[in-house]
Amino acid sequence: MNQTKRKVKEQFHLFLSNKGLKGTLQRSLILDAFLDLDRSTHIDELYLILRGKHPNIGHATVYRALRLFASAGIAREINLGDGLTRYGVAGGRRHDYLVCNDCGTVTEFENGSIERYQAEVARSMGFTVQSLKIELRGVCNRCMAQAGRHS
Amino acid sequence: MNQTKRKVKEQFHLFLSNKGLKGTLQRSLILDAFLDLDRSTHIDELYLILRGKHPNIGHATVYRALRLFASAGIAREINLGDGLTRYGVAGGRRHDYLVCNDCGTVTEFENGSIERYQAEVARSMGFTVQSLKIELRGVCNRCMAQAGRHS
DNA sequence: CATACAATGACATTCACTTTCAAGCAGACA
DNA sequence: TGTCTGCTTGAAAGTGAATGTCATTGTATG
Repeated sequence: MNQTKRKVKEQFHLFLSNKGLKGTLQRSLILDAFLDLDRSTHIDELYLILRGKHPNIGHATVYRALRLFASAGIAREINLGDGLTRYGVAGGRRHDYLVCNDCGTVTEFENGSIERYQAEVARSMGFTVQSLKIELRGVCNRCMAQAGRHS
Repeated sequence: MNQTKRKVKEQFHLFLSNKGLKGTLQRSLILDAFLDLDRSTHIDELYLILRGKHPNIGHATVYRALRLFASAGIAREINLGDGLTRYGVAGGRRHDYLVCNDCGTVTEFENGSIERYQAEVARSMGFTVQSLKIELRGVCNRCMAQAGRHS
């Protein structure tokens, strides 16, 4: 277990005791799987990974755990409008997404200058900005390379 | 019936005959309601308006019609990740949204310079951009004014 | 320990949306 | 105009993601 992971787990335990909630085997397993994956994912992916090792883990528990991680500031909800709620590890405040239309991978990045400019445009329309999301869809370099190989 | 509306309806009839599809009373009613509304909306809003005049119109028919309008290039799907699919009239290629967290209104605008810059950033990450969506959430000036009045 | 009460998991439910299917209707062609 | 093909419709049933229910289990704390 690396340093970052240990720190996150500490943070989570602190959150639990502050709220009078309890640490359980399931939550620990789900948090491990989530952190080990180290990329944004949707719940069924985690669920399948976990079922491989622990067949008795429940669907609803994974949903509940991820929502809990989000409210603890460990995970960030990502909603790309495809009907699935994804979660990413909440380091920093990235809200710019590159979504590959081929493989579905979601890459996150942050670009402060665009956001500042965009927010200013909104203000000029009399709009008070609270949050911002930029979503770029296309083809990632990996899929592009594969497509090249086929032709 | 104004000029723009007539033009859109012509475009739709052309689309239908090209595809071997049929013009029906329902499709005409739904298209009228959609164009008359003149702002992005979700299906239930249209459905309720239509039910007022024509009680026999079906839920599924409205869904089907809007999908049809989208594939005819008349409507544009807007997916803001709140679980509702909205539709806007497809004039131009706007894909920047101001969503009011208070009243839920969706205002669309376009900002070419941001998009060009953003696409360039993506390319530098080896990503080929196909489409772009910018979503700003906050409070619109109307709601802001009302909030001011209360305090 | 013992006890209170949070958490779990199987199941049912919700919510937006889609599909099914029998009946109806549009449009082409004679 | 009549007929006939097959697209459309509407009610109801079905999907699929996510959440609620509830009896049972497990955990932290006294």
